Amino acid sequence: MEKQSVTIYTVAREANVSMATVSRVVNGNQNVKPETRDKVLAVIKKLNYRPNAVARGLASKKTTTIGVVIPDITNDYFAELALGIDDIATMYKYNMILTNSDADGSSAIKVVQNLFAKQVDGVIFMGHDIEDQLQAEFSKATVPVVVAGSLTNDKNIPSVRIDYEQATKEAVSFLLKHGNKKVALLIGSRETTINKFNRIPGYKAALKQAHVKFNDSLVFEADDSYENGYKLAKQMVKKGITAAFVSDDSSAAGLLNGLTDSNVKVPEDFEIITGNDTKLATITRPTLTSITQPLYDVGAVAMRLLTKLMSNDNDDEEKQPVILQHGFEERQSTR
Amino acid sequence: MEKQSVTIYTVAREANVSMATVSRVVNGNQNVKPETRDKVLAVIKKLNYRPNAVARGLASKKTTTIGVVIPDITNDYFAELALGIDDIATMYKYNMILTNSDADGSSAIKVVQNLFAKQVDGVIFMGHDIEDQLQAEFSKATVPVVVAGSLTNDKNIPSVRIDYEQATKEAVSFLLKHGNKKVALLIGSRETTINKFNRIPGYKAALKQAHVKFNDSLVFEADDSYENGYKLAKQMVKKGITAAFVSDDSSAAGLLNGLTDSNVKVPEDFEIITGNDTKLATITRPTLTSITQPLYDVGAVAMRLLTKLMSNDNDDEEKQPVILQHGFEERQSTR
DNA sequence: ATGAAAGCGCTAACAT
DNA sequence: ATGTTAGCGCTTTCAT
Repeated sequence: MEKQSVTIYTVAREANVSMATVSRVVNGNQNVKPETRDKVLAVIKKLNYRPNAVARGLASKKTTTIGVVIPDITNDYFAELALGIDDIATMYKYNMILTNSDADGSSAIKVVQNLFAKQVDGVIFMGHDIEDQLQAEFSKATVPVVVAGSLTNDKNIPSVRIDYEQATKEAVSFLLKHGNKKVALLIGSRETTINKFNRIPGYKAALKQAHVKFNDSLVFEADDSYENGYKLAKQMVKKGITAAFVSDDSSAAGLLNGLTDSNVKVPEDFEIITGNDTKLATITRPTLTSITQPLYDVGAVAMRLLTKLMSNDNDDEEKQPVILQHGFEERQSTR
Repeated sequence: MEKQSVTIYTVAREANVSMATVSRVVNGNQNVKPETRDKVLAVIKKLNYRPNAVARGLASKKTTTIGVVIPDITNDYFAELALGIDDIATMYKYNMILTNSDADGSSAIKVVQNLFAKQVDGVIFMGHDIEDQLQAEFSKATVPVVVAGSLTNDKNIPSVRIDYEQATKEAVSFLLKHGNKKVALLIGSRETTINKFNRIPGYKAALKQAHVKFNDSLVFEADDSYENGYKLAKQMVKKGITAAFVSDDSSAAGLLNGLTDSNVKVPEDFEIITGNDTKLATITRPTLTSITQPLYDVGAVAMRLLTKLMSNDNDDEEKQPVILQHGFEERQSTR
């Protein structure tokens, strides 16, 4: 019950100084005589005093806590971004409140509002589905928000990511050059910004360059998951498709295994390129040819950007999207 | 700068009531005349008032935030536990501060102390390496701590898990029955409670039952990771080992691929059983025979237990470990 | 270099 | 049913 009974006041009395001095010592303020500092430090140690971060947050209006929204913590793509975020956050002494936006009955908006209510100093949002209402919430937020590993069409919401359009184009062009006539595109919802304005245009650009007509039925929408990829294998084969660019690695792994289990040989009869380059891409057999991207860095850079925004308050320069370089690695799922 | 300028006081004034009444409305206290409630609610909506959780936390000494320690967010085992934790936490209106204990320079103890400083209402600890000093920290904590997916040898620290000793024994016995003379055990550090007091004894029990002499050089220690498993493949083959029980799925997947890449056929020439039954076990080819366990439930039950402990204060009944049922699923990595 | 005192925004007795 | 008031534990002017 007597949670945290030793307060700054206890220390002050015990050390014969005012709370202000104790506060200064705790916060590393230089205006304290060395002897006083040592005396206070000794008492702090003796009493095992630990500052109450909640009280500190209320008084200073800074919680040294950020909010991180993640659609699915068990998806390697987001987990690897989160690792980068957390490492840098730790480095800057921030904690992160992590919330699954896919969780039971909690819309992303509620989740974000709750984060703001907890007075987080900033938010990193992961996920592709950023509806207008959510963007509005971000815009009127009093703390900075950074989107990691995706993007919105609101120019005022900074993001850290790769060039998804160009990456998609490269992958699809590669598949086309191998003589595949029917190249599928497997993505999440077509209505998300990343798919509507980046991946689908990239896909179309590749087709155009190869003088292949766009066929809408070759675009597959499915939530990112192994199971969904697996299920689509038969459908694709039935349609005469011989290659696919899959944005999510779990889906790509599912597709691969679905094909293999249907006795379709990869890469001989079907080529796959995946988009995220998580560990999964090298665990499957055959391994997955992939667009490569520095996932950890995307998270880490997003967090770095957030720290800047949290201190600068209003530097519009910082709102530019940060585009990291992507690459391409041929593995066993392409010829 | 004017972060959260509308406070409970603003609402009170605007609605011509006292802050206490507003507080009652916000907290769903029944002692408010319906008309008053409506009036206040209207003002809240109009002003878009959102209670400041930090102030609330300071005044009430409850933050509705729990701390969750995870060794590696990109390891499916922990990620799936975390998913269960988060779902139940959300259900009970708790947020979770997630901290990677493997992160740069942050020992588990510091991480936990920081969590307490943030006044979390409880902690769920994941990870196998729980040294004495950390256990001491848990014991003197003023808020409850639950270990999920592992255990300590301190009877006063509740845990939610499966019977690792029995599970290991079953797996190893299975391998022995298939005529394997040299069965390896691949685990993390032998000094962790889970390995020292559960898995190794389970391994030994199986050997004893089959009248096979324990050979210490068949026990391999390596941090859970795909790479470590992969590297060990050659060593194991060189030693004439023909089967292994691997506690972690990433390591098992690595071992499997390492063997395959060395032209050792699984399961014909080498059998593998893995211990965690994450999604990885069905993604590899061949798929991995596995001890099955309800990972999501382990997390979910741990969180449920924590909520009980957080409200009951001191019910010693609740400190009993919760042992969930495990199973065994034969897949393609055993004959 | 140090202290006094006023909050931060809320909850929780205690009155009425 | 509603209001008054005293904190919660700290930071931060403002004095000295």
